[in-house]
Amino acid sequence: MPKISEERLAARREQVLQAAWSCFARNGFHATTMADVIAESGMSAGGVYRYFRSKEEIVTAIADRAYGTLTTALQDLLADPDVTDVADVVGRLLRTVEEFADGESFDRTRIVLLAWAESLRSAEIGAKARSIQLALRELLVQVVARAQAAGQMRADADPAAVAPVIASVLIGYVVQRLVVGGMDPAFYTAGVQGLVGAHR
Amino acid sequence: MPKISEERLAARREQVLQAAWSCFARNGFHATTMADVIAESGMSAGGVYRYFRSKEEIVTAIADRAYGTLTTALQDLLADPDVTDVADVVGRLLRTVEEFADGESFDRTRIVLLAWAESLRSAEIGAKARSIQLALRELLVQVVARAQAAGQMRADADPAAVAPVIASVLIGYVVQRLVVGGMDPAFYTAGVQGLVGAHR
Amino acid sequence: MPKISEERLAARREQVLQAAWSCFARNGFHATTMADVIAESGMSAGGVYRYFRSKEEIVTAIADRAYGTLTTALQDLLADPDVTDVADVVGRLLRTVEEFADGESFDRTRIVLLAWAESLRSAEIGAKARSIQLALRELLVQVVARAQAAGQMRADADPAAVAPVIASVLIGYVVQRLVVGGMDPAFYTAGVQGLVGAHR
Amino acid sequence: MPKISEERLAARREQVLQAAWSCFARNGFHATTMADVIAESGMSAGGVYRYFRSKEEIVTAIADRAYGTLTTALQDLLADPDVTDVADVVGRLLRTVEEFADGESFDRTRIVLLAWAESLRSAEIGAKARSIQLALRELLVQVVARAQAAGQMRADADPAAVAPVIASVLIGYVVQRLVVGGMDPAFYTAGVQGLVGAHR
DNA sequence: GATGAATGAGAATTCATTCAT
DNA sequence: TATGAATGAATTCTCATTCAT
Repeated sequence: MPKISEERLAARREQVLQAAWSCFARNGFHATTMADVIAESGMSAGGVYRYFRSKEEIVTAIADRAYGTLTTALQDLLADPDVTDVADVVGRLLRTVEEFADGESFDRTRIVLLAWAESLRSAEIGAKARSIQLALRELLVQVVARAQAAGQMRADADPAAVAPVIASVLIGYVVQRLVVGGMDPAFYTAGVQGLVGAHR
Repeated sequence: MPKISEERLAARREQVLQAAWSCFARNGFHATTMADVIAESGMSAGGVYRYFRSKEEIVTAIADRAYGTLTTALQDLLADPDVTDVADVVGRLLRTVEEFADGESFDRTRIVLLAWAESLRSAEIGAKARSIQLALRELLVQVVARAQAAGQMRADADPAAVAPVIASVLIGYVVQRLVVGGMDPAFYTAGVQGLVGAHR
Repeated sequence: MPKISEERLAARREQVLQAAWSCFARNGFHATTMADVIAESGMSAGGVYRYFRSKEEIVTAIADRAYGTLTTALQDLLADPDVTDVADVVGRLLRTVEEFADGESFDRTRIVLLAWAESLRSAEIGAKARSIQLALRELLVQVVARAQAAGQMRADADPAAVAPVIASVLIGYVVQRLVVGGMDPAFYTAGVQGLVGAHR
Repeated sequence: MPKISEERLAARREQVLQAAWSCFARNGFHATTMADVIAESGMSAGGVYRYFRSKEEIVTAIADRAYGTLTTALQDLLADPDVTDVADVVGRLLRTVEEFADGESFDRTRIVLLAWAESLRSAEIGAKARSIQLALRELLVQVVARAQAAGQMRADADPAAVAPVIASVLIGYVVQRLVVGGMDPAFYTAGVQGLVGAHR
């Protein structure tokens, strides 16, 4: 019985989160009302509140998930030890971002940007965002080290300094993609290639 | 008499915007109530609404200003024709960002991140954000061309492709600065230097 | 279950309308605040707004009802084919008006006058008022035709022209009753009799 | 100096009333704001409040004027001792009403209807409306008596009973004209003729 | 006398959350 | 457990009126 209950719990939470995810991507966290989420979820108000204590909790869960899903995808990618070229890494990361954006009927990267902004207000969301970013940096440090080992990047560069810059290349892509629009992964990757240059 | 009136108008609008700016940086656009702005401004409700038609108008004005102030600073910097080294350019831009963040009692870059998120909801804010970003890209295209002319960057790189990447280096710095914290401009600049590498 | 829900809906709307009806009769549409209606209804603000989208919707519903109730009563009366004497018709109509005025704790004819005035501002209320008046005229045309057939009215009179005049006799009664006061249906009917005169 | 001051006073009051009159005819008493009246008058807020203590006072003055102007016109008409035919009287009265409606850029009869509705709320407006109506009745009593003397109306009719009915014929015309529209004075007068019948 | 900026109580409406059924 | 009607504090905005200049 506790097992079934637990599955049920997870399924119901999922149902709410799917609805919230979709609403938030459309209207942002604040312009989305609980009534929107409730209607989209197909559940009752009481039902939703059985699984989440408050709207804040849902927002936090969604923000977590947004970071989490993207980060997991990036981690899978970066875990491949053959990846040594920085521009190639960025190119692959961007494709992952694009898949992430197109994977649902709504653009999930919108949630990521909303969550960054929400970090400024919510300590909990901020903490999560911070730890995810730090984990991403860790991975990028390894990529840089590998690139250096493969002779594709200056040996005198500090991987710990380079990693946040590569993170920025990704973050900036997400922001410009949403704010400016018209970002082409291949063209952007070419820009990265051009900037990074051929070492030696 | 129209002169006085115009000055008064500007002064009052400024009074409201200062208050709003401060409230928004603290709590974000949505968690800030008009009552907060009114109290902070030292004016009455009616007074505030004499100078701004709605909260939305205040939000838009603040977002404009956030973009505008930062962009003006960046433009001044990039207008210097002696600047040819990309890492140097980024270093200078970061210092400008830091000054921008410290220039008031609150961190103005917070408003920039809020405004990016708000772009997803407000067509007006989105349009402004877009045009500012495009203007920034234009300037960076020129910087890249200059760097190429000075032999400091690969001649075969397309400046139009490189510019958004450099923009990302800035955007990502702002985001990581706010979300992760602990960003050191010098260390970050070193990372840029390491990534860009020595051409040839 | 839909049955209960529908009844509940109707009952709640009724509760709000009763309250509004009473407030409006006392203070008019504009001087009545939603807080007044809410307090009178015994419901909460949110409750009232669950059943009516806006104050305007309540005003419109009340205006409709005012017209509707009176018109239904008049139609019932005029549907009696034995009625052929015009003064008699007017006398009966006035008694209906008086009953309508006394049927509740407040005078429902006040709402009718308010609604006429409101017709000048609200297209929706105006349309309803117009259609009700036209329906009343239709009925009066038939009454006039019957009176002519019974030889109690000049055969050369155009019923379509006479009907609005009879409508005026009613409308004017309502207005004078509210504005001047002291209207006695029997005395007024005698006046109608005197004016109409004996044909031949 | 007191004379000039007095003239100035009257002129300024007139300026405000003209503006208010026009605004009220357009939007009704309640939907018209003092800002509207102030703007339309070309005066300043302080200026308007120098000549009128409150909005209520302006509304009352306008209501008075609406009644007064129409009543004066009617009185002039009814003072003519040659007028003895009731349908003729009504026909002339309607022409006066139409002139009254067309005499300005806005329809002054709208104000009359608004004022009747307002009578329900304002004791002052109500008192004025009542006294005007009573004065009108007085005149109509005389008309009826004259008609009887001329053998054009049944001698056994009580003029005091007939007068309010004739008043209604006018009131109803005004209401139907505004609420239903499409009223033709000649056609309506024909209806009166038909109803009144040929006394012999 | 005149101005018009300022006031602030009050208006309509919303919405996260609860709880009786 | 589930429902969804009910709550009521909070929100944005208005507007008649005043008063310092």
